[in-house]
Amino acid sequence: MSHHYTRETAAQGIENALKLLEGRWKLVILFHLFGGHVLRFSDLERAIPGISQKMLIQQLRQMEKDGIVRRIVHQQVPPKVEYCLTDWGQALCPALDALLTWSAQRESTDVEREEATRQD
Amino acid sequence: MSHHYTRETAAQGIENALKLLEGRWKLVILFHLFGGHVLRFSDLERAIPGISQKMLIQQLRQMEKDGIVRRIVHQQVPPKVEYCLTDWGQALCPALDALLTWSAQRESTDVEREEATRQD
DNA sequence: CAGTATCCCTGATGATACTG
DNA sequence: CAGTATCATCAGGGATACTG
Repeated sequence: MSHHYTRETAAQGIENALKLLEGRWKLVILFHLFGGHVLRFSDLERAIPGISQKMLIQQLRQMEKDGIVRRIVHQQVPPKVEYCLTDWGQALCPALDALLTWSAQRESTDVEREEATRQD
Repeated sequence: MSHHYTRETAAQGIENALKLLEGRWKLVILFHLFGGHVLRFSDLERAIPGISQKMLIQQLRQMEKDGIVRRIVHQQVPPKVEYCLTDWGQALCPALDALLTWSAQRESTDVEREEATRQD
């Protein structure tokens, strides 16, 4: 990329990106949809213990509005609505992976000598 | 290391990582410290318009506790305290870059077209 | 200079009940 | 089945004043 970010715009760009992921349940939902899964509202409800219908629909709607999740309404009775990721939503994988990698690096740096003594 | 993450542990791992970055001012502070910069409390205060002393110290302390920021106290009067990133804090760069890249990809995917065609 | 100490307020979340 | 509608709670953050 030929983009050049100043300190300010980079910080803002990432803030905006993070804002899309903030929310008590978004990541959990995301991980249930990764890999091309198409799930009904009730599937997600059952798959995510502790979530309320209000929060489930709220987080889904936000991510839909943000272009991360796609909502598919089947015109029938009783209602059938499915959710899956957009291409862009699916494209989150590398970024989340980088975060996980960073998280895992904690052990190999000298940040925390006293805690988390794991096996080699 | 041969990590294999289940859907649940991966979601949780990333949630934990994100939690370390959440906070109204953390990213801004981070970006002022990236590149090995060592800044005094008052430097940061001046560099970040709109931040209060309370929030500045709060966010710094949290990141220090989390092993992202290092606090260096010089024993002298008047006080002199400097802040910089730990190695692990500096290692955030690739992850944040990945997020920025994802953010920029929004245009090249067909998210916008999908937004237009919400109904079935 | 580098912080503490208070008070206040809003937005995100949770609990619960209702509906086309 | 797939949502709405209300009400209650609580932590994050802002404003302001004080201090070793």
